[in-house]
Amino acid sequence: MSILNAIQEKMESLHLKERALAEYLIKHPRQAVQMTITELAAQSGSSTATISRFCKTFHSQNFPDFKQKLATELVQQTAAPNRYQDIVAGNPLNEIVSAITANHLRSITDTTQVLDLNQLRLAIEALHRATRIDLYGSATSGIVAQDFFHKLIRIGKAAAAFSDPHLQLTSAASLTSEDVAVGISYSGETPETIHALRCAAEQGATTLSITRFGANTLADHASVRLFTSSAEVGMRRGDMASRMATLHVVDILFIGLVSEHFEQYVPRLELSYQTVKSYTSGKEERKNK
Amino acid sequence: MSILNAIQEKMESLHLKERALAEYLIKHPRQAVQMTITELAAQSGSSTATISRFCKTFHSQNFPDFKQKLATELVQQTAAPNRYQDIVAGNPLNEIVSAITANHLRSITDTTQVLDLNQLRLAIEALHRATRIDLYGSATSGIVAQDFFHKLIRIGKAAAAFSDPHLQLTSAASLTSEDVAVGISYSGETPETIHALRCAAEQGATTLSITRFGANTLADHASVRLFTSSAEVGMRRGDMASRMATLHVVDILFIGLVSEHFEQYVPRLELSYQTVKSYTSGKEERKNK
DNA sequence: TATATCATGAAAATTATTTTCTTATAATTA
DNA sequence: TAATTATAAGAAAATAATTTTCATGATATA
Repeated sequence: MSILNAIQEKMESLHLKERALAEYLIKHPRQAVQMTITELAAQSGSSTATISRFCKTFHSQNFPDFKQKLATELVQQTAAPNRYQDIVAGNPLNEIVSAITANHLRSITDTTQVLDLNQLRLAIEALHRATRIDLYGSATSGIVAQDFFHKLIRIGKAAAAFSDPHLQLTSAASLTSEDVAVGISYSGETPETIHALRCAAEQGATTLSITRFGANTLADHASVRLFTSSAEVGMRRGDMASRMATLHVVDILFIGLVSEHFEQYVPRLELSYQTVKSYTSGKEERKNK
Repeated sequence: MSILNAIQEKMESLHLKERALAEYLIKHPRQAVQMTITELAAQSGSSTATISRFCKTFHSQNFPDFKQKLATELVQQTAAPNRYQDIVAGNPLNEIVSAITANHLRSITDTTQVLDLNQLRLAIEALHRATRIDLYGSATSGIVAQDFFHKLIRIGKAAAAFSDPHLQLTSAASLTSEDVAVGISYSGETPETIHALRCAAEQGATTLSITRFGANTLADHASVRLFTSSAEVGMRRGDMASRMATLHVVDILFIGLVSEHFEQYVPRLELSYQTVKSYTSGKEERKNK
């Protein structure tokens, strides 16, 4: 457990000056790690002796050691905080920025942890062998489907992304056992996507689901299942973190596919890149402002 | 730049004992940050005086300060590796996964660092006041524009996203000084997006660019400029990290907007969420598999 | 009320760090 | 080559930081 948490927990049992010190540490940890013991004594209203003793009760050799442990903790915290944060009113902008950053980082690392390499391998192999690839998703998941679609056509795959429920079904109905259908839905409960994937399965297509971790209907209907982290609680006001997580999975799928069949796909990727570049090369003159 | 890198670079110009110290630091940084200056002097074969002087040439106040900076750096390094990794052939799947994860984490943290809060504030205010919001972007940036569009309509903004060059211009031509045009392009050199944004500017609309960091044409034409980290080198085979970075900026813009005008936007957000839920509630029976 | 316990800070002791001063070595010039 | 200068680098002094000891006073307990 972290030092700051440990301090917070012990707060009740602390004596007068120790508590003053503890409160200062919790309020201004970043300043504290920059101070000498004398400065901290003055700022927190305690004494150097108290501080020195205090440090030893928190598993530190001495004050400098304590400072270093605390500093390390603070860095790690900014790098990967341990809770998703909800949007609240009128926070200062810099706090909003770090909250969103934290959420995104978290959702990516969590998703990586939840990833099943065997399912991933199956998914990659299925995509590689597929004659046609259908991608189904609504709203935000539709965006992800679009993104995947953009990627797949760059390597010459016959892919298509559908957000329209009727088109989804229309396309699904025409799939064969040679084909793959990918259903994307964070909740795993989007009816249209479920219908489409089920229809694809009935035609014999290989079905792949990308949903949040945990039991859900879409995953139930898929033969290969990929999951994202599911910790986005109370974050529905934008479902950004879930989209990041889903894109993360899509990226891994795509790069896995390209990497496993490097000779085949990379030249196409390069070609698509060069072609777009050459056709849109009417490069603007940059004016000096 | 990091301390260890700086030391590595200066290595050539260092004197005998300084070099011995530098080499020790590079070889055993983790041990070094745990030592006192006397211990380090003994271990590295230099003296306390040399170390003290050495620290000051590397932008540290004193030895403890140096130690703390170095320690922080080491933690950050393990938390977020410092280079973007390219896709290569036939890597084991788990390595691909961690490489992509590292790239995404990196691009998000880097983008956060590069973010200018003042420009952000201006952007948010402009979006808030806008009667109409136009979003322009091609290919991957078009996806991001779509995503932003989805977000904005949830809070009742008259927004529209355009990937089609003709439509972009058509819409841009009808903007007024009450409106905002957002040009999204990682390179900042997509001709169609530049044209559209310039056209919008000519109509008196407020123009906002979201591009990679550094001089680029699109940013030149914008009155408010937001940047993403630009370190994606040799990563064109998918431009995933850049898309993550751009989405990150869009998310921050959106949440910033909602948060600054909480009472106005949050009810709409809730309403859109509830409405979608109620209309698509024909929830499937989950079959037990 | 008397006694014991213990938090606390002042000050002493210890330890850590910086600075000064000196020396020896290397570089430069005559 | 010798003389001169510059400077790297450590010893030791000076300073700063930290810990420990010890005295005090407050609080709890008998």
